[in-house]
Amino acid sequence: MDVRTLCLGILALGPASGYEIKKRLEGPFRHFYDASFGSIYPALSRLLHERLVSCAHEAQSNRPDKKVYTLTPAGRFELVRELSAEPTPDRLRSEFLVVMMFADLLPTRHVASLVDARLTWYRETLDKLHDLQACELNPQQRFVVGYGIAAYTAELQYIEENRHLVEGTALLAQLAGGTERPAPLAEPLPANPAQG
Amino acid sequence: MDVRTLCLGILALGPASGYEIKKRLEGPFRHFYDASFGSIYPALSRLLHERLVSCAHEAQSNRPDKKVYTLTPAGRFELVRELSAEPTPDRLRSEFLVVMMFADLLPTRHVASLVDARLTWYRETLDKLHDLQACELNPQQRFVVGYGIAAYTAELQYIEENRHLVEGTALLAQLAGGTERPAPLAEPLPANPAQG
DNA sequence: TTATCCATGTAAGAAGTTACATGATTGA
DNA sequence: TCAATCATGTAACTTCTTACATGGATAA
Repeated sequence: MDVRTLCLGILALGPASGYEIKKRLEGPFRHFYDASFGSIYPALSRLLHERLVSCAHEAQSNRPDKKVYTLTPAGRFELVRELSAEPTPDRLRSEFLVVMMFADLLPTRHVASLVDARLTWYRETLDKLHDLQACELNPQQRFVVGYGIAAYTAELQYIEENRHLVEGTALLAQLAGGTERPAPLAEPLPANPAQG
Repeated sequence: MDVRTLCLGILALGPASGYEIKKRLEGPFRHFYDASFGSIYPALSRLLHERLVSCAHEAQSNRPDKKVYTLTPAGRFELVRELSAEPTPDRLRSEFLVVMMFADLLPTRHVASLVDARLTWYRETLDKLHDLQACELNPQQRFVVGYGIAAYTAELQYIEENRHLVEGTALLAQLAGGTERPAPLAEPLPANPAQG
């Protein structure tokens, strides 16, 4: 499965231009697939050449023609064929988690600010997903949006409850006598000196 | 961040050969990063050339020499430098979720078998992560393993509770008068005929 | 006056995968 | 006898991103 298939899928929900496809990918899809213009436009050209989509030109003043693509019957057939293949395993690439893995090499306050930024990102993304959920969605769309909400909510809560593991307070708490109070975040702990 | 940085990180945990680096990526890293031999070996060559790692040859009978790489002080410095950069946003690519998004185009029994396979995968992966948790891990490793467990547990539960949204039983339940009994999975519903 | 939205497209390059090449050992 | 494990490496290929090219309208 590639961007080409993804375009077929988006077009199965209704005609759209390349620009609009990109925008729609930022809706319910955003948390599990993305694509840039540089991959969408060539994919649409190819689909047109394969006659899997048709194209209507809408003239616009002072702008390039808007090209509205529509799925053809052959395109719908091809989409079903692609969707019938065994899905490959999910692939997640998270630089955040890599950095957390080696958080002991970084100043605690830097790690804390990365964690804060991550939590903010989760809250903003969850807001957007909740907004989406309020729209009229078909059951499949509700499924994938709900999936995103479930996953992000769990991740947010986990990080809130376990950030001490990467912020060096676990060791400090042990040394101090093992209280379970969360350490105040603003406390200017000395950074781990780079030991290399 | 790329495979090169990832190799530096793995080597920060102790010397290893290219083969062993690949194996270690299948441990606590597996749920948020992966790399093939075809990217690891060239990365190590480059790191050696840059003097960020050193290499000891262990002769082996009837096998290519095992090349054990060790992080140099310059390598550790470079790792810290890379980790200090702003992490790019997570990138998830899930063909499973794309297929679920268009589940109405596929036979219900096919969707059900994909969902079952997914649930099995979650249970197996969670077992492995729980095994990892039982090992001696540093706090950062406990953080990322726990993160994986939290995320996958939530996703597993969500799918168990909401699979009806993609298995076509929502509509059937409405037509039948809104019972909440799960419909029998084996029921041979006709696929949506391609309406093109 | 600066940035963002709209709107399409190309070209160069990065980054990684897959397949291939080699080959003994071990377990099913 | 067949597959997997151990062990390294190259080359061709795929796929996608980034930067560029164009340019008016609109909002801060």
